[in-house]
Amino acid sequence: MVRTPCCDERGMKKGTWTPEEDRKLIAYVTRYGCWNWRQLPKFAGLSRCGKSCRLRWLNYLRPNIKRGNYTAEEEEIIIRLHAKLGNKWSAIAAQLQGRTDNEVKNHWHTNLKKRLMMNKHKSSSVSITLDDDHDDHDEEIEVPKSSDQQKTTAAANSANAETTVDQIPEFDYLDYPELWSPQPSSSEVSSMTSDTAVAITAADYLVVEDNATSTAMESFYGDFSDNFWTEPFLADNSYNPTGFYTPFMEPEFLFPSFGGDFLYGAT
DNA sequence: AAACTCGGCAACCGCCCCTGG
DNA sequence: TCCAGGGGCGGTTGCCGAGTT
Repeated sequence: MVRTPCCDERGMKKGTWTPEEDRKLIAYVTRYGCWNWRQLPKFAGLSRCGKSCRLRWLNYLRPNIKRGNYTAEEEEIIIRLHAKLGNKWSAIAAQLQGRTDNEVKNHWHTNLKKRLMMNKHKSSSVSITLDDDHDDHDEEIEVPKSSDQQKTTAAANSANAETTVDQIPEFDYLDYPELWSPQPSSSEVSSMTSDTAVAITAADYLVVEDNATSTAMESFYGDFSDNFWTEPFLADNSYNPTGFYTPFMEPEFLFPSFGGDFLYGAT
C-alpha cells in the first residue's frame, strides 16, 4: 500500500509509486512494450529499478487486473489449488483471470488461511484423515504444465526434497468443505477492468479510440487526468499530433546505443 | 477524543532458473 | 561448460486505515 518514499544508495527511488511515475510507466509500456525491464526505467524517465517497474506494472497498472473482493468461486479455486500445489501463487493466479500472484498470496495470508484455521478448530468433530482419493477433485481445474510451471516444480523439488506437484498435500481442504465454505463472499464488490483476455501486447493499446478498449482503458485509468491518452508522453520526443502511435517507430529512442539497427537489422 | 491494536496489501528482497554469448 | 544478465517467484516487510479500548 503506502510506503515512505526513500532512495537507495544508487539514487533509485523506492517506496510508494506516485501518480506521475505510474503515468510514465503506463505510457512507456503501453507504447513500447516491456522489451527490457532493467533498461526500461532509464528510457521511461523513471528513477526506479527494473524489478520495481515490472512489479508495479504486473501487479497494479496492467489492464485486466481484477480488484476488489473475491468471489466464492475464486476462493474455492484458490483453496483447491493451494491444496494441490502449495504456495505456487503464480500457478494459482494463472487460473484466476485478472488476479495477480501477489494479490492471491495476500488474500491467502490475510483471509483464507485464517478462515481455514478457525473453521478447522470449530469443526473439530470432523475426523481428518489422509485420504488418497483427494485427487478426484483435481480434474476440474487443469493446471498448465508450462515451462514456468515446470520451473516452479523444479524449484519446489530442490527446496523440498522429493516432493512433486502430484504428490499432494497432507490434507486436502476440499474433502472438508465445512472448513471453508461457511464464510460468504461478497462477490458483488468484485470488479474487473475489462472482460477481454488477459494476454496483452503493446499493440493492444495503440489504437485507443477503439470502442470497447477505449472505454475499458478510460475506466481503468480514470484516476489519471482526463487528457492522459491525448497528452504527449514526457519522455517522448516523437509525439505524433495525430494521436496515432506506431509501435517501435523510434528505435533511436529505444536503443540509442544501437542506432536502430538492433531492431531492424544492420544495413 | 486520544491511544492503541490489528488487518490489508503494496512493495521490497533474495534466490533460482533460463538464455545467450 | 562456464558465466553473466535478465526475468520470475515466493517470502517478508512496513505503512496506513479501521476498529477497539
